[in-house]
Amino acid sequence: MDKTHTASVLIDLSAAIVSVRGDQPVCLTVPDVSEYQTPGLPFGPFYPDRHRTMEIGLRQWVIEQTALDIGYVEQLYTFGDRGRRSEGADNKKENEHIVSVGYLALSKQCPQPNQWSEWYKHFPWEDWREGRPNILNQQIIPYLEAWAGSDELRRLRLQQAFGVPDKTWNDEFVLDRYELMYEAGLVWEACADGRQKEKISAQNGIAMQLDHRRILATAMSRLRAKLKYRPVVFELMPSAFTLTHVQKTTEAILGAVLHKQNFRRQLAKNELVEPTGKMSKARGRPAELFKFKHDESQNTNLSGLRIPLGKSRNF
Amino acid sequence: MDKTHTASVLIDLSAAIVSVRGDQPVCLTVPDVSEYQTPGLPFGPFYPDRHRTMEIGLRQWVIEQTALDIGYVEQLYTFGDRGRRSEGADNKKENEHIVSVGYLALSKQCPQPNQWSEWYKHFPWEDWREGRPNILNQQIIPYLEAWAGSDELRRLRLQQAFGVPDKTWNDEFVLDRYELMYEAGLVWEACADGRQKEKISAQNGIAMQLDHRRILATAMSRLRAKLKYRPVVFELMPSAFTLTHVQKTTEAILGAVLHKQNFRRQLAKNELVEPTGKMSKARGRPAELFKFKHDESQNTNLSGLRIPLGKSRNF
DNA sequence: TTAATTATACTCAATTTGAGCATAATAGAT
DNA sequence: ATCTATTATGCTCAAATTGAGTATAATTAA
Repeated sequence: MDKTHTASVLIDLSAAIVSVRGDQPVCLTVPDVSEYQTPGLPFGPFYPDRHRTMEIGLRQWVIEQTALDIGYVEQLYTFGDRGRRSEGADNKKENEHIVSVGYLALSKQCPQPNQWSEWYKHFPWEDWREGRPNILNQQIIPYLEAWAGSDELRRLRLQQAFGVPDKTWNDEFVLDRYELMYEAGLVWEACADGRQKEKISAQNGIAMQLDHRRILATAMSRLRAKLKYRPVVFELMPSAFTLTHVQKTTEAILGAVLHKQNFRRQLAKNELVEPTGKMSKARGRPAELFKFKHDESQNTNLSGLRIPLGKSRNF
Repeated sequence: MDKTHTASVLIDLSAAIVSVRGDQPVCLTVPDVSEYQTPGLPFGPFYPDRHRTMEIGLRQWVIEQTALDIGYVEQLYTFGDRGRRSEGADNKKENEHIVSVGYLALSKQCPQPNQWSEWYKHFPWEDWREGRPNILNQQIIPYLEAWAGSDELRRLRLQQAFGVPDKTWNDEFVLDRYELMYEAGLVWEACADGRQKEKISAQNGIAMQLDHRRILATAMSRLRAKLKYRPVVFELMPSAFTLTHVQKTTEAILGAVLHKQNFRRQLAKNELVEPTGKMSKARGRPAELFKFKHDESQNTNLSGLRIPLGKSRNF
C-alpha cells in the first residue's frame, strides 16, 4: 500500500548446531572479537538469488564454514527485533535492518572440542540431573520474587515458568524462563551499559552475543519438546549404540534423570531400534548394540518416545 | 563475507486468521483480481523501522484492514521460496525477492461471512467427521499410488502421510499430505501453465494464491497439534459456552468426532472451565454455561486437552 | 573368589484411557 | 396430559499404560 517507509531488510540465518559430547549437550559457537569476548552462534547471510530455499542456504554455509555433517535441520523462529534488543553489542550496520531466522540442527559428531560450548554453562538452572540446581534457590528465585513484588501477572508468569511456589518444573519452558530473567534484568544481555554488565557478568550462565542465547533457549525448548513425540535422539547417535547410551543422551538434553526400565519399555513398544547382534564391551556386563530402525526416510513422522521421568523432578 | 550477491529482501507478513462459524472452521481471505479468482490470505509488508517486532507489525495491519479482534497470535514458518514455487500467479515485482513470514491468529468472531472461507473447501480430504472422505479413495489415493510406483521413498512417505495401506490417519499431518499432493501434481498451485490449471481446477479443493494454501495447511497442522496440549480452543469461544459447544469447536478443527463423556472428563480433570451458574436454552435439556478459567494471562502454559477420539478414525 | 558394575527380565499397583449404559430435563407433537 | 425426540449429565468397567520397584545375569578389577 503506502511506500513511505523502508521495507527492505537483510536476512541472517543463525544456527544452533547441537550435539552431545559425553553426557553434555553442546552447541557450536564462534569466538567473539569484541571487548566482552562472549561467544556467539554461527550465522551467515541469506542470498535469495543464490539459494532456492533458506534451508539450502543454511546448509551451504554450514558446510563451507564448519565442514560438519548436519543431518536434521528445523526452522525455529524468525526474530525481527534483534537490533533493538541488543544495542550493547557492536553493531556495524546501524541503519541496515536485520531479520534473523533461527535454525536448529543436529550433528552426530562434534570435532574441535574448543569450538563447542556446553548448554548448561549458559543455562545452569536447566540441568536437574543431579537434583534441583542450587543457583535457583540461592540466586534466581529470590531475585525474581523481589522483581515480581505484588504484580499479579508477574507472579503468575513466575509460577508457570519456574513453578514457584508450588514446586512444579516443566523442562520445556526454557525460553519462558530465559525471557522472564531477561525482563527482570537477571541476564547480562539485558543490560544496556557496560558498567552494569561487569556487575552480573559470569553469574547466571555465560552470556552470548546479540540475541543468541535466546535462540539457543528456543532450540533447547523445541528439542526437549520434540524428543517426546518424535525419535530425534537418533539424529545425535552413531550408527550403533547401547540402550544406555540412548538414555544418557536423552537425559542430557532433557536435563533430567529417567527411569531405566521404563525407558527401555518405550523403546521396545515403539519398535524404534533393532539389535545388530554385536556387543559393546565396557566395565560391567556387556550391552547389546542396537541400531535405529528407520534410517531411510528423512521425514520421520514416527511416534517418538514417551519420557518416563525419574524421581528428581519436583521438590 | 562476500558481497557479490544481493542479500536485500522484502518481508511480507501473511496471516491465517482462523475462526469457527457453526461447525465449520473458517479462515479470513481476500478476493483475487487475477484471471483465476483464487482467494488468498491477507498479508502486508513489514516495515522494520516502524514496528519494533514483526508481531506488532502484523497486529497493526490486521487492525487497520480488518477491524478484527485477534487475541491469540503465533508465528508459523518463514518461507523463503515463495516466488519460485508459484510462478503461475501474477508477480509484479519479479526481481524483488520476497520472504513471507506466516502467522496463525485466532478470532472469536467472524463477521462479514463472505470474506471467510471454510477450511474443508480447500482441504476436503481433511474432514473425517462424517467418516472417511470419499475423495480419498475415489481420487487422491489411486493417483498418489500411481505416482509413487515402486519408488521406495515415495511409498514410505505415502504411508506416513496418508496411512496407505495400513489404515492409520494422523490428523496433524495436514502439511505433509498437502506437500505430497503438491509434488505429485495433484493440486492446482503445482501447475505452471494455464492449460493444466483448467484441468484440475476445483477438484481436490479450492486453490489459493501463491503459497497461501501451504500456509493454511501449516496453520491447520499447528492448531490441531496445539489443541492437544494447550487450551487454545478457548481463544475461539465466546465468554460463556456450553461443554457441547467446546466439543463441537474442537471437532471442527480436528476434523474428527470425539467421545462426549471422555471429552468432558478431560475438561473436568484439567480444571479448565468453571460454571457461570447460567443455563443455555436450545432444543433438548438445557445445558449449563461455563467460562474459561484463566483469562488473565496471555502466556497460557496450561495443560490443554487430551483428545479422546471417537470411532470413525481408522478404517 | 569376591566385590563392584552394568545389563536385562519380570512384577505389581495406580492411573488413565476407550467405550459403553442409564438417567435427567427440556421442547414440541399427539 | 402424555408421549417422543433431543440434548445433557452421571456412572461403570475392562483394557491399556504408567510409575516404581525387585531379582538376576554377565562382565571387569581387586
